Amino acid sequence: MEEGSPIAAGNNVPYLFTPTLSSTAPLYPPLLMNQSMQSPQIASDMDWATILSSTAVNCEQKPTSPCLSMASRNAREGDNLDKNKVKPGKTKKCVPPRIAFHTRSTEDILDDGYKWRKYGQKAVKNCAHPRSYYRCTHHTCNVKKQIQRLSKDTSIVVTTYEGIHNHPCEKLMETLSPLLKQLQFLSRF
DNA sequence: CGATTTTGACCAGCGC
DNA sequence: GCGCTGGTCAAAATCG
Repeated sequence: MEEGSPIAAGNNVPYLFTPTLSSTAPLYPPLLMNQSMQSPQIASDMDWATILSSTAVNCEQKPTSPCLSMASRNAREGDNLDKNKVKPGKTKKCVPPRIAFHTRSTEDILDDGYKWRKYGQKAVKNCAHPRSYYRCTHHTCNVKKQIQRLSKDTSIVVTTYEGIHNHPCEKLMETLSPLLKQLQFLSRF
């Protein structure tokens, strides 16, 4: 992997830059950038729809998918396959859709409204900062994210999301529900 | 005491 | 085939 590139992001993975933020600032509004762009551009609603819909389409949860061929994954899916019985090599490597956010922040963990549980941390080659692996704590949700600081600019945190949440964001709902109630009340007049 | 984090071990993919 | 690397597991430690 090229040093300084979004972590584990494939060539077609859009990655989103956020302007300088305080440690507690949300990730929005993001700037969208891909390999074909010279500079980041503000992500429009259309961009978001495209990104999220393509993610949703490619992220269909199929327990029997080749993506989940690893023994450990089979075990997690409730499949009691013996680890030694899994035949390696023949399954095509699956690159799940990912979105990477570049955020300038002093904090590694940015509050995106969802609840995450850390399941691993790894030292990455050519990078002074380790990469942390998180999983959404919602029992039916299989979304993962990786957090790592850029080696070139340690003030930038790269957050890579894999998959899409199949449940509402708790914090977002908390914020929106009074507004929705107010709208419902006003719409009566 | 349950939830979460830490951390060493294990495994698969990839390049040589 | 072998070694390197990234991703995940799972037991132990820590936290609230």
